[in-house]
Amino acid sequence: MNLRELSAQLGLSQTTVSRALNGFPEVSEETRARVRAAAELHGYRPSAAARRLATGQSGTLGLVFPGERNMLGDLLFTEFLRGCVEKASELSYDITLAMAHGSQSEEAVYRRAVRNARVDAMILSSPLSEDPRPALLRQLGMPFIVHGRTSGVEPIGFLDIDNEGAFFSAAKLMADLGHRRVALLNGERHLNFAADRERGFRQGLSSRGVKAADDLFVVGPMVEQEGLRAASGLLDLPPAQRPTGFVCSSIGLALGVKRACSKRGLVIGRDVALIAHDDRLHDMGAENFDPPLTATQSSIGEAGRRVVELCIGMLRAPGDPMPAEIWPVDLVVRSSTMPAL
Amino acid sequence: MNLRELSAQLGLSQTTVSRALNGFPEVSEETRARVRAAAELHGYRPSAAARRLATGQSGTLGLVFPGERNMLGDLLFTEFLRGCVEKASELSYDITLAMAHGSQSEEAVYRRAVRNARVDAMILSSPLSEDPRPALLRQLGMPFIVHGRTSGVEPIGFLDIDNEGAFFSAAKLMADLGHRRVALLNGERHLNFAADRERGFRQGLSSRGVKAADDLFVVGPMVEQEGLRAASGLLDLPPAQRPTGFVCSSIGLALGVKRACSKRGLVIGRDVALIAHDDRLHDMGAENFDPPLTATQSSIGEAGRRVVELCIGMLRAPGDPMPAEIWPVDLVVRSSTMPAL
DNA sequence: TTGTTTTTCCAAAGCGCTTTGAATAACATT
DNA sequence: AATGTTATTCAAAGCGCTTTGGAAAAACAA
Repeated sequence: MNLRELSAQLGLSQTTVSRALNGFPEVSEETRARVRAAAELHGYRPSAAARRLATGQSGTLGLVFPGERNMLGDLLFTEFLRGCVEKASELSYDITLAMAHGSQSEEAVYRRAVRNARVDAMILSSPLSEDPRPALLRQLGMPFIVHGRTSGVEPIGFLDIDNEGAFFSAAKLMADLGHRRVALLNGERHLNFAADRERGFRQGLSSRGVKAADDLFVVGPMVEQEGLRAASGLLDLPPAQRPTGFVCSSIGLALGVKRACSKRGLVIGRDVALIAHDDRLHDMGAENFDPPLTATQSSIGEAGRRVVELCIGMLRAPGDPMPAEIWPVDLVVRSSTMPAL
Repeated sequence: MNLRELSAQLGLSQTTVSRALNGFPEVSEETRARVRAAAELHGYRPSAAARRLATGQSGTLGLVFPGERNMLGDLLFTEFLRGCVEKASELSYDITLAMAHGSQSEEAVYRRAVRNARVDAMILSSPLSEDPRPALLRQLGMPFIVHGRTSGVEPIGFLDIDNEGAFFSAAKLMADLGHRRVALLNGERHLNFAADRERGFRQGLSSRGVKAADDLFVVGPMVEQEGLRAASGLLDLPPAQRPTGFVCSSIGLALGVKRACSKRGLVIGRDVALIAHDDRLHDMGAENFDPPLTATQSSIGEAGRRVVELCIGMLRAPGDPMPAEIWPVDLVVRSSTMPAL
């Protein structure tokens, strides 16, 4: 059943039926009700393709698969994606995925997506500190929202968590508990969030007069394996240089730290203090850690949901200033932290 | 630049230009070349929306987020999805995702996708043994391909790996090596692949005259945690009942088994034999295990790529019989298996 | 030369919706 | 009664592509 048939059934014009269904004001409530009932009765659904053609809007948001593949990255992306899809579905939008393949550069992927006009806007995830994509999309005239932040002169719509503030708090807590040698296990520095976290961490320590030792900063893949490796190295330092506290950029890293401690007969929350950032991944919650983990936490799935809202909001009100949301991050104190000594 | 403008430029009709670009035979190679050059020059890209409306095809494949969320499931899904997106992109198709949300049942999701005619076909992943979705999609007239198998009377297009054969081989190898008590750590039985694997495993043992002991079958989430738990229980059995070999449905489970062994001073490949199924997830390869793991292996990403091919093939040749592919699974022997005693 | 087939191209009719510009009906104001 | 307002409804023009049914031109055969 299409619009023409439905209007014929009702003895109304397509215009009126279309307007009735789309909530325009210039149609009487009586006819609107009649139209709605008939549409419901006949199971009428407007054709997405026709609407697209008529409006120029596709009702679709695009997302690009991150180039680097690793376990944590995939997990984070999936959770973020899940949030996006969930919210998009609520708002009757579709999410389509793209990815660079073979010889095709990532740039080509964006170009293709834009040219074919298959999406109304794009969502950029896990941006680098110096990310070329925003400039490219801007130039191509494709609206977008960034999840995370990146350096760019122009106003860019984004949603990010307060990574700097979170790690400031974590470092400060460590310092307040008397820890003087605190290690930071973090992601690679070219990832913008990792840089933010390091900055916050350093400031958190120095705000309490503790100075950060360069050998206590380790960057790498944010997985258990790496946490184990890094922590093992640090715990084998001579006592005077050995850290008494660890701050980790992921629960995975924290797991590694715990194993390194276990091997040496050290107990988290008694001999070693531990704080990790918790992205609220399913079945990797800080509260299920043993012992329950003091953590900075922020749901990446929730962020996905919100990014979609921002994206659609931007499309509906093109004139509005770009959204720029920075979510505060809770520091939840559990049993993995204790005073030094 | 749209078709009308382009044809005007060329002094040709829209018909001819359209046909030239889409490779129809009734246009001379000379004009075709001329048209192609002009299209290239002006950066002409046909509007996806218009084509959709005209052809009734959306150039889009749908995929539904699995309902259950767990780490391994997400990892597998992501890798599968990556394969799908990659191949779809090569073939100029889009992948859009849907998911059940809030009060909306999964059924409603499919109904919505179908009614809105936003996708040409759907891909079903991780089917249950008794899965209602194929019947639903069939009834709604939506073409689909299943990744995995499910019981259904009608012919259903699917791609699956030979789970039964793989675990048959694994069990047989164990038996041939002299193991008489071999445990199977598997996924929940309502998952079709888990049932297939159990069947193959049992037959593999009995083909060598070894009879399976019920207490050596453990089902649950296929993650490290669970592997550790299950293996710990089994290794603490009295010597006569204790398994000397383990077959695991995932590398994650194998990791857990290894940790359970380590705690008891047992060494994989010396005291305990271990075989696992390897889905070729990025950075979870059996060859990187310590020790390198004897494994049945099959790339789930590759399966994603192939499923998309099958799907599109089905759309292009609607009359053809449904594809039904079962991939053989390699059993690669490495150092985690040794003769019993 | 004429008839027939093949090749090459085109005009026009959709696909199903939104939206513009007007027409009509109903009501209120002088 | 004439005029202005407001509330409803409609006819028709796209949106940019594919595809049908010819027609013109070219190639071939009789």
